[in-house]
Amino acid sequence: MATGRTHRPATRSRGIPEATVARLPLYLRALTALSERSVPTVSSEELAAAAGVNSAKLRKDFSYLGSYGTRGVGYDVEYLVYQISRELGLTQDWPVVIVGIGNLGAALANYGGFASRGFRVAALIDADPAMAGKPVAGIAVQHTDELEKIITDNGVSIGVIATPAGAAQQVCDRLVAAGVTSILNFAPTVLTVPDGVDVRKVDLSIELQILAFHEQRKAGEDAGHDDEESDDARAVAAREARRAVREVREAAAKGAPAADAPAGASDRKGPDGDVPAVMPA
Amino acid sequence: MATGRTHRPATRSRGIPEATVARLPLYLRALTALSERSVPTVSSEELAAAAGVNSAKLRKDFSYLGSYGTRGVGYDVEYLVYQISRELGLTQDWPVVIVGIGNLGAALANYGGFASRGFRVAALIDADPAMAGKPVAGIAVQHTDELEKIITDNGVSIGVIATPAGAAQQVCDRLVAAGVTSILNFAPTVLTVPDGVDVRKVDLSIELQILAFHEQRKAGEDAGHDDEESDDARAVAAREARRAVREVREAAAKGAPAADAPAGASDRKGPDGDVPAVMPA
DNA sequence: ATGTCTTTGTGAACGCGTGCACAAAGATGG
DNA sequence: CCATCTTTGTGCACGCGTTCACAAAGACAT
Repeated sequence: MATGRTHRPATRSRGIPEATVARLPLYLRALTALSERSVPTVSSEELAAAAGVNSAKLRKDFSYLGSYGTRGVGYDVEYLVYQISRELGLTQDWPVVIVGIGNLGAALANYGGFASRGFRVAALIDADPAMAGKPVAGIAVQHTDELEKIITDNGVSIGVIATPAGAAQQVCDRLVAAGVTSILNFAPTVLTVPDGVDVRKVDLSIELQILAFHEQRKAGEDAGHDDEESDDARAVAAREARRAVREVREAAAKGAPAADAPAGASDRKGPDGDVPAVMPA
Repeated sequence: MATGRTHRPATRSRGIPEATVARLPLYLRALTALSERSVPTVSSEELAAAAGVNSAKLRKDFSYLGSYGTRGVGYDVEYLVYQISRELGLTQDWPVVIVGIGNLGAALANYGGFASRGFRVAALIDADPAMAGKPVAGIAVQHTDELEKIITDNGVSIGVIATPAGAAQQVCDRLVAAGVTSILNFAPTVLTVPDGVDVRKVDLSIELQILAFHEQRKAGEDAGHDDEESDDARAVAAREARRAVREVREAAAKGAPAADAPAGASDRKGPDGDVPAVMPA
C-alpha cells in the first residue's frame, strides 16, 4: 500500500492489522473532538458514525488494542484518547524534516496539523542556495549539504520529501543513509528503499485520475456510450487492435530492417478510431 | 477506501476492480517515461519493476482492460499509454475548481501535475473577500459567492477542498448541490455526501501518524520496551485499567450525585502509570 | 514447417478485511 | 438478589485482492 519495494505481508508480528492502524488516527480525531466537548463516554455506534465507519469494524479494531470498553455503557473518551495516542506513538514527539521547500513544502511547513499532534518540524531543507537562511513558517531553511548533520544531531527518524520527482530518489537515499526510517513522499515517483524503511506516498494527480475514472463511468452510464463499447465487444476490439499494431510494426520493420525500430511518436495509431491523445508525464 | 459514507462494494458494475484502478495511474506514469525515451515495447516484468509492483499483479490488472500484450514480446508502450489514458478518462480534460486558497490551496494551484495530465484548473475560490481578484498561479481568485455560478458555467464535476476543517462540510454541500460529483478532500474531516458522489481524502497528519506507529514499533522491537508490555500482559493491564476508571467514575458520582458528571480534563488519570498526554485536535 | 524459447493471460488457492449476528458482561431498576 | 436492558467483544462466513504456477500464444531460428 505504501512501500515501493518492501513486500511486507502487512501485519506480520502479532500486532495490529494494517487496516486498523490506518483507522486509528480517524478514531483519535473524532474522540478528541468529543473530549473537547467534555463528553465522558461514547458508544461504538456513535463513534463509528462520527468517524464514518461501520460500528462492528470499530469494535473489532478496538479489540486489537485490548478491552477498553464497558458493556452497556460504551467507551471512556479520555481513556481511549490516551490509549490510541499511546498505541500510535503520539505520547512522544517526533522530530520531522521537510526536504524541498517549494510551494508544497512551504505549505506543509505552515500546516498546523503537524505541531499539534506530536510532530515537530525540526528543519526545512532545500537544494537552492538562494533559499538558505530564508525563514519559512518561522524556521530558517537550511541547505541540502547540511542534511546528514541535521538528521544526526536531531535524531530525526521521519522525513518528508516534497522535492521535484527528479530529485526524490537521491534525497531519499541520503535520508535513509543518515538514519531516517520512515518517509512521507509527495514527489510523483516510486521510491526504492531498503527493508525496514517505511514509505508512504501522497500523490495528488493519482487521486485525481482515480476520480476521473469514476467520473467518466458515471457519465458513460447515463448517456449513450460514445467512446465506450460493451465489455465483450471491447475485448474483441482489443484483440483486433493488437493485431493491427503488429502489422504496422512488421511493415515498419520491412522498411527499416535494421535493429529495433525507433518507433518514436511517429507511427503510433489509434486503433479505436481516433488519434490517441498522449500527454506528457 | 475513499468515500466517507458510500458503502459501495467497490467493483460492482462488471468493471475494473477498484484496486486495479488505483494502480493504473502508476502504470501510466511509468509508461509515459518509457514513451519519452522512445522505448517501443516493455515486458510485464520490466514495467512492474518500474511501477514498484508484482508482475503477476500487473498482468492481471491489464487483463481487465483487454488483451493488449503480445506473448513472447510484451506490451506496446504507446498503445498501452493510450488505452490506459482512455480507460481513466484522460483523453478529455476535466475542469477542476479548488476551494480554499490558503497555503495548501495555493500550492495545489501551482502544482504542475494538474494541467499536464488532463486536468484544468477552471477556478480558484476562497471565502476571504480580501483574496478576491488576487492572482494565484496566474488565475484570479474568486469569492465563494460565485461558487454555484462557476460550477454551472464551466461544467465542473470535480472539486478540490483545501479549506480549514470547519468549513469543509459546508463547502462540500454547496459543491454537490451545484453539480459536483467527485471531491478530493484535503481538510481533516469526514465528509458526508449523498450516494453517487465520490470522495477521496488526502490527510497529511493521518499519514504521519501511521508512520509514527511503525516507527515506534521498530524502536520497541530493538530496545527493551519502556512503555510497552507484551501483548498478553497488555490485555490484562487494560482490563485492570478499565476497572480503575470505573471506580474513579463511581467515586466521582458519589461526590456529585447529580446528572452526568462533566468530567473535563480534570479527573483523567493514566492507569498505566504516567499522566496521559492528551493533545488537541 | 517444425521446434524452441519467451512472455502473456488466467485458473486456483490462499489470506486479509469486512460485516453479521449473537452470546457474554455489566449497568440499571425493582 | 433477581430480572431486564444495553452495549461490547468475537466467532463465523463471505468476498476481494494477491500470488503462484502453468498452459496457450506467438516470436524466432533452423
